Amino acid sequence: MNDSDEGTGDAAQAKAPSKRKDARRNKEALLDAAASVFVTSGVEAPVRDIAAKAGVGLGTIYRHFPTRADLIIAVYRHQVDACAEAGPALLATSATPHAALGQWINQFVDFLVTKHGLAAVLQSDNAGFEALHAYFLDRLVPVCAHLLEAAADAGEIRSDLEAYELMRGVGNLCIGADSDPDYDARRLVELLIAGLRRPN
Amino acid sequence: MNDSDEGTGDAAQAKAPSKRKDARRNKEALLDAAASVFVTSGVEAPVRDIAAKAGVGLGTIYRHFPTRADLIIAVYRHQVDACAEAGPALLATSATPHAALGQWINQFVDFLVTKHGLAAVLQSDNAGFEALHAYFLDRLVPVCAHLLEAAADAGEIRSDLEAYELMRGVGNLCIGADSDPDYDARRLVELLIAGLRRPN
DNA sequence: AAACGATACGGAACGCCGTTCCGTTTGGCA
DNA sequence: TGCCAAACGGAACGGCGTTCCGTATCGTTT
Repeated sequence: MNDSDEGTGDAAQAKAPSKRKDARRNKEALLDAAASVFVTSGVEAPVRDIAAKAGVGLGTIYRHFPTRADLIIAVYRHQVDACAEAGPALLATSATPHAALGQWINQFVDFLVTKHGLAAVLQSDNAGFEALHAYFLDRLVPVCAHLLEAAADAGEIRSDLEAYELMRGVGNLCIGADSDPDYDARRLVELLIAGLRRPN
Repeated sequence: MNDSDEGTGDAAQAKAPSKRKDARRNKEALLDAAASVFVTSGVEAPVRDIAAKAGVGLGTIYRHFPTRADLIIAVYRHQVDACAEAGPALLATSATPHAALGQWINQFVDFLVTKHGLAAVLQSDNAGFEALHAYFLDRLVPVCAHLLEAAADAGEIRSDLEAYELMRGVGNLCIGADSDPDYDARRLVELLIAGLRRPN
């Protein structure tokens, strides 16, 4: 899981690993530093903090990750991919498609809620985060659509909601769930999923 | 509805209207300018834009509205108050408490969704917006609690959700609803309210 | 081993933003 | 009319993201 796994060629087309050792080392250091800073200061921590923690200049950070979103994507790519891959698996092992959907959404919520400020940045319309938004959507919306369709086919839920809207809604509900002990995003998401049930 | 109605003494304690004509005029101009800029550029428009539109210096804007949140509150106070007052009225005229709750929430969502960026700023944990958050909560949570309780007493909904959480959830769902034609916050909020129904 | 280009580095500098501060102006009253 | 509290405007500050470019380093080639 090291090497920031360049070369899957899946979402952002793979760049060949740099020829130079220092470049590779710095990229690693930046990923580690970013992950650590994101945990303590949140995803919106100043770029300078990350550069400092990595022992690297500002130019370096921008050369490796042209936009802040690229850095965030790189840090969380594995977890997003894992979440995407969990979808079909859950469908296979759960009692009903609706149950699978619920568990999958729960997993996603757990992920978002534990990443300080990620949900907020994900929906932020500040220019520069479209790439982040797009990456999450590209990976997760198809999975969600699949689960949704399965549940709809089974007659468990209404079929008039797009996967995109559901994902956005869930993401929105997770905003601020950290940093406010009185707000339980999980419960609200459960309510939302419950509201999806076909009014038998 | 002019004069920024200072003196209700309700939420932010009333300051006596300034003795000086220019001060009153500038405050008016700022409120008008802010309202207009908020419509075109959103609630996060640069302070300088508002000052310029009002034909006023930066110092002036900060003297009248010590924090950005104060300005936003002043601009939207009437509408928030109107929303708060609509709660009991709806309860009196609706068929059931749950219907009243639904209509009231709809009204709130309509308000939020039509104010470019308001929902986002409302949940933003950037220091300086707590006052805004607090104002909305102070005015609306009690109303929401009242409606919720009525519906719970009537046995229409589960009773294990705090009004605060519901308001936050609804506010969150409204984030980004402007600026994305593929995301319909209203529908998701309806789903949420539907999920509230007692699983008869 | 030495020299050389490509590659990457670091951080000063720029522009934008919110906010503060203070010298200047003005309104209202004596 | 003269005075001064009140209010004004905008320069200045600090923090941020991002760009730019002179400098240092790596890996190769001779």
